[in-house]
Amino acid sequence: MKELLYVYLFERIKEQIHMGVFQPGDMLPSEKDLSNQYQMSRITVRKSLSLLEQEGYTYSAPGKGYFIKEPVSNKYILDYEELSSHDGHQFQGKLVEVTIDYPTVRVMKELRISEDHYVVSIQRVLFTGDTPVAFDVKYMPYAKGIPLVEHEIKYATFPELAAKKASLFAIKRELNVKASIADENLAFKLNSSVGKPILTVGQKFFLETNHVLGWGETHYLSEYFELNGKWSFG
Amino acid sequence: MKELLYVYLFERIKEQIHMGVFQPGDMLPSEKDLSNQYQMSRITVRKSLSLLEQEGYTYSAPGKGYFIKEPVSNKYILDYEELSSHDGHQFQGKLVEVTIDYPTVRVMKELRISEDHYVVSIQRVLFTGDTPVAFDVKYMPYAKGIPLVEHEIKYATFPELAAKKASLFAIKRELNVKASIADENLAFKLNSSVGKPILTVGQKFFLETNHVLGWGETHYLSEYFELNGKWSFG
DNA sequence: TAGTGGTCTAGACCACTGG
DNA sequence: CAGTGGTCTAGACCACTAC
Repeated sequence: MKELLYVYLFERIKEQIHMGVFQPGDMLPSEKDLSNQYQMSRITVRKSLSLLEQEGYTYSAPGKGYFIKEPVSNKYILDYEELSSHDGHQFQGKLVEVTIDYPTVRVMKELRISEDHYVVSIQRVLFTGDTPVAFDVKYMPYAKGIPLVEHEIKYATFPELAAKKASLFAIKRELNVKASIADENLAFKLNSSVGKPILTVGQKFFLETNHVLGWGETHYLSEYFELNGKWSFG
Repeated sequence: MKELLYVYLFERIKEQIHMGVFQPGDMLPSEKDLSNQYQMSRITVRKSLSLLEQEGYTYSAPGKGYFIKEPVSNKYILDYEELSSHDGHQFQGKLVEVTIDYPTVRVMKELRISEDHYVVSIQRVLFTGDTPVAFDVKYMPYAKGIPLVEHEIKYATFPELAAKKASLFAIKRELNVKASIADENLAFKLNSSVGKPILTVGQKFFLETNHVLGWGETHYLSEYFELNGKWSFG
C-alpha cells in the first residue's frame, strides 16, 4: 500500500493537531518551509493544506499564514426523508385525501401566497406493516403539471412532487422539528389515543427567489420514530 | 469586480446544471476539451471541477470522466448547542444536583462501562429569564481531572467538561431527538404540568476508540424550543 | 522590504477505462 | 490502443501583511 505524497503530509499534520503539538490559534509552518522540510513541491503542500481546511482543521489568512481553528462546532448532519425511519426501514404510505382549495392563514404564511391562490393538499398515513406510524400533510401552490393521479402521488417523494418544473438542483430546503401531543383528530387518524407524544417534522422546499414550492409536516407517534444526527466538523 | 478564472468556469458549468443543459448521469466535457474551449490551463480547469465536486454537483470516474450526480440528498445541517435556542438566545443554567454514584442500567449502556465504575452526574435547569425551559442531565465516567466545583460546571459546555483529557479535535458526537411527555418529576422541576409535550435531545461524546466521554439528555418544554435544519447538498 | 498565501501556466508520468 | 482523470514538478506574478 503506497501512500500519496499529499495524503502523507495531510496525515502527519492532522496527527500533530490531534496530539496537541499544534493548538488552536497556532500558525502552521509556511508552505515554503513545509515544502523544504518534507521535500515536496509547493503545489503538493498546498493540496495537503487545502485538505486540512476542507476537514475543518485550519483556515488560511492571506499574507499571514495557516492557522489552527477552534474545534468547537455544534453542527450535526441529519439524514431525513419522510418515508424512511432512522434505521432505513421504509414506511408504506396510504392516501387519505387530496384537495384543491383556498389556503388557511398558516398555509398562506408558509407558502408565501395570497388568499386567492389555490392550494393542493395531500394527506397520507404512513404505516409499518399494519401499524399506523405517522400522519403526513403536504401543501403546494396549485399549478399545472402537479400530478393529481393517485398512483403518482402515492409513490412520489416530496421533492419530486414539488419540482415538476424546477430543476432539482435549484431547490433549497428547510427543516423544523418540534414536539407536541396528539389531539382528537390525530389520535383518530393514527388509531392511537389523545395525549400521546408526537414528533412533528416540517419541511419546506423553495427556490433562490424565495418562491415556495411546497411545505409539509409529518406527525410521528414518538414510540415509532426518532431522529439521529452525526457529528460534522466545520 | 474582477472574476477569477476558475470561479468563472465553475459558475458557467453550475449554471448549465441548474438550467438542465447537463442532466444527472450526463458526462461533462473532458478536462482537455474544457481547457481548449475556455482557453485556460488544465490545472485551472481541474480547480473548477473540484469545486463542483465539493459542492455536490458532480463526481469523477478515473479513466472515464466527470458525471453529474443525482441531486436527491436528504441531508440537513443542524446547529445544536444545549445552552442556545434556535434564534441564538442563550439559556441560563442553574445547577440542581451533582452526584457521584454507580450507574443505572441505562447509563451503563450509554457510557459503555461496567456497574462498578463510578459515574458523575450533573443536573441543571435551563432558564430564559425566570421561566424554566428545560431540564438537563449529563453523565460522565468518573475520572480525575473532571471539575466538580460549582462555578466550573455552571459555565462549562459539555464538550469542555467531557474533554479535560482528550484533544477536542479527537472527539466525535452523536445526536438523538425524540418526543415525550412530562412525567411528575419533570413537571415539578420545570414548574409545569404532567402531560406537556417535551422535546428530548440526547448527545453523546466519544473517541475513535469508542471510549465514551459523556452522555446527556436535555428535555425541553416544546413551547420554548424547536430545532431547525438547513439544507445541504452532498 | 521580505515573507505569505492565491492564482495561473506548461509539461511530465501514471493507472485506469473502453473498444 | 487512445483517451481520461490523478499526481507531481518547476516557475512566474500578484495582493496582502507586517515591520
